[in-house]
Amino acid sequence: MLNKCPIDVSSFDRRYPPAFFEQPTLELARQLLGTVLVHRSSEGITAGRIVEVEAYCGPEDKGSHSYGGRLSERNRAMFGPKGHAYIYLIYGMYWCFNVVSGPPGLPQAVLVRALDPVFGEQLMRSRLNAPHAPIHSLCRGPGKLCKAMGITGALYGEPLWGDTLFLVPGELAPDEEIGSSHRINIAYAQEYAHLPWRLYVRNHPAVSGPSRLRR
DNA sequence: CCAAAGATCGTCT
DNA sequence: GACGATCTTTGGA
Repeated sequence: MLNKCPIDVSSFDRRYPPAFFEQPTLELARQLLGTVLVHRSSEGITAGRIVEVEAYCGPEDKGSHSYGGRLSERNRAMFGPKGHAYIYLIYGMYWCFNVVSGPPGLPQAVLVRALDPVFGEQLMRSRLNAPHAPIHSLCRGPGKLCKAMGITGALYGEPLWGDTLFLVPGELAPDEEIGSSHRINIAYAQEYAHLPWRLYVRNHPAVSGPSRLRR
């Protein structure tokens, strides 16, 4: 994959500063499309370009873990500084990674749902135990991307401009269009369940979900 | 391609 | 004690 890598490893020392996260959550979600998430772990470096996200706009958002403004041990990172990692375990098995966002004092976040792998393909395959899967399937879905990237609760609350887990600036290509849909698996969120707060790169092979939700 | 079902455990009631 | 911001496997169209 090295010869197909769209960005050079030497660019991995660039990253968004804290000021980048000072924007409304839906705009931040939009801006995160095309940026590259990098994890430097003891096992090696993995990186992927963000192609699918969901905005969670608490405390009003009935789909958010911060709905109602209730602080808990799990969601406390959402109440903290923007640009840090909010990571949680879902269904007892899979970690999910979010970027903390929101106006001052409001617990909001952007869930990263899919990456286009750009570095560390073999390490991703090893972590997933998927030696022959299509490359675009390696980080397709919020749980899978965390497994492939080696992201766990050990990184809970980490700032995203450090040396371990960070974001490298990146843009969408001129021919890449943004699509939107309702968010996945939050039918319980009532009037918030249908809002178009899931954003993705249209027709990108690494985006998760059924085909009608990728066009 | 799509739908159904099972796995599995921290969190909150 | 119930339920997930999920994924894999299985089986059918």
